Amino acid sequence: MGLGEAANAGNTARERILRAAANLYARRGFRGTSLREVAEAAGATKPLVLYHFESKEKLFAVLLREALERFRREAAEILSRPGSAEEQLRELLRAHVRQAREAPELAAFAYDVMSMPGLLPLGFGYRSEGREAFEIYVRVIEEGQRRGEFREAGAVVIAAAMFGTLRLYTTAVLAGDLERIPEGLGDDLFDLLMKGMGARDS
Amino acid sequence: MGLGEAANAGNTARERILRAAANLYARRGFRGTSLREVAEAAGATKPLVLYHFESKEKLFAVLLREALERFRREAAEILSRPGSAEEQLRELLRAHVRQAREAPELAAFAYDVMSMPGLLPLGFGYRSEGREAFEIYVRVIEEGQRRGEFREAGAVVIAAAMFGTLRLYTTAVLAGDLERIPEGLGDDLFDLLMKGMGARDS
DNA sequence: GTCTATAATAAGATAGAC
DNA sequence: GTCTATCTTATTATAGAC
Repeated sequence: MGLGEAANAGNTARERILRAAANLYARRGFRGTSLREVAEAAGATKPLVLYHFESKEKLFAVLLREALERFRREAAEILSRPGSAEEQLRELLRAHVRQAREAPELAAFAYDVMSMPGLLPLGFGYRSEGREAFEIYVRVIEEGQRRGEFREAGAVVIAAAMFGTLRLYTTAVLAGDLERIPEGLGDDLFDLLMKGMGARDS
Repeated sequence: MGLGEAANAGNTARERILRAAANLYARRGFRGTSLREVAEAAGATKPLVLYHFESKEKLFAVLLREALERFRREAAEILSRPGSAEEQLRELLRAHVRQAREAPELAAFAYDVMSMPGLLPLGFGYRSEGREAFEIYVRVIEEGQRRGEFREAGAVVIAAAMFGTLRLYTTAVLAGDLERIPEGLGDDLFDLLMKGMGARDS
């Protein structure tokens, strides 16, 4: 199950459907995407989509699980390595920016789940999962403050700035709006939030 | 036309429909909201909705115009007053945080238009309008840098952090997730971005 | 302005042949 | 696994009475 079979991924109908669905769900939302559109984009038929995934919601659930796990696996890996909170936070931003660039559909998925549950089908447990993902950032920041690496500013506001910027970035990638966004967004954002935009000290 | 009749607003069927539609569109997206849902939420019937607004898209367009104008009018008013870029930027954030708190449906609307056009109906000119709204922030920042009030950091990244945080905030307000978000988000965010989160100077 | 009734189309999903 | 044909329900929208 899932997207992660790696071997012979990409040419089976099941894989084509998953990729097409991720693209459409990320761009137009779950409610805004029909099975017909998914099937057409995948070069398949509606009944074939339903044969592989049973229902529109279950297809969504498979993608949702994959997207959230991608986000969290990357975070868990970084946080498992020893290092300062500053290093970890910088790596988190780098990694999530890279994910947004490499697989914008899945990244957009994850951010939507975390912040716009109303756009998604009801009846999952994703609401709390989304919050957990946000809390990853909050916790690293709070840990850094405890260690004295960061000054005492609202950790939730800092996390929101990072998270919100990442989310905005995924939508920009999906929309093709990349001209003005710098390559090293992760580092730039981190440096901005560390040093501030103020001239010298006002 | 529009939402802004002020006098006797709020009790006519037209007003009830507009308010119900803004709420639903903001929460579930344009594609994810049916006319039946709008009618029910407004205590009206489908044909009555269509009598007042001709089509689902035109109802959306009325709300869209109102939401974007709210955002821009507030910005234009602040930018018309003389003052440092620092003061103006702080006021912009304050004002848009207040809008998000007072009328989250319309604020969410505006941010969605600016950043997630794929969720909305095709065939408007809103794409460029959304970018213009984002550019308001970019320009104030660049002006501040020219004046030496801000140091030379990527203005787009700074604007994205502000904009992304505001957007995240509107979704939090809509979702009822307000416990952890500080009252003075605008000021907190501005101070964070001015001074940075770093301890002293690392 | 507001309703009931209804049309035309598209949705998610199933049956059953191959 | 994949298809055609079909069912049920929901969608946007219109006609016409009041």
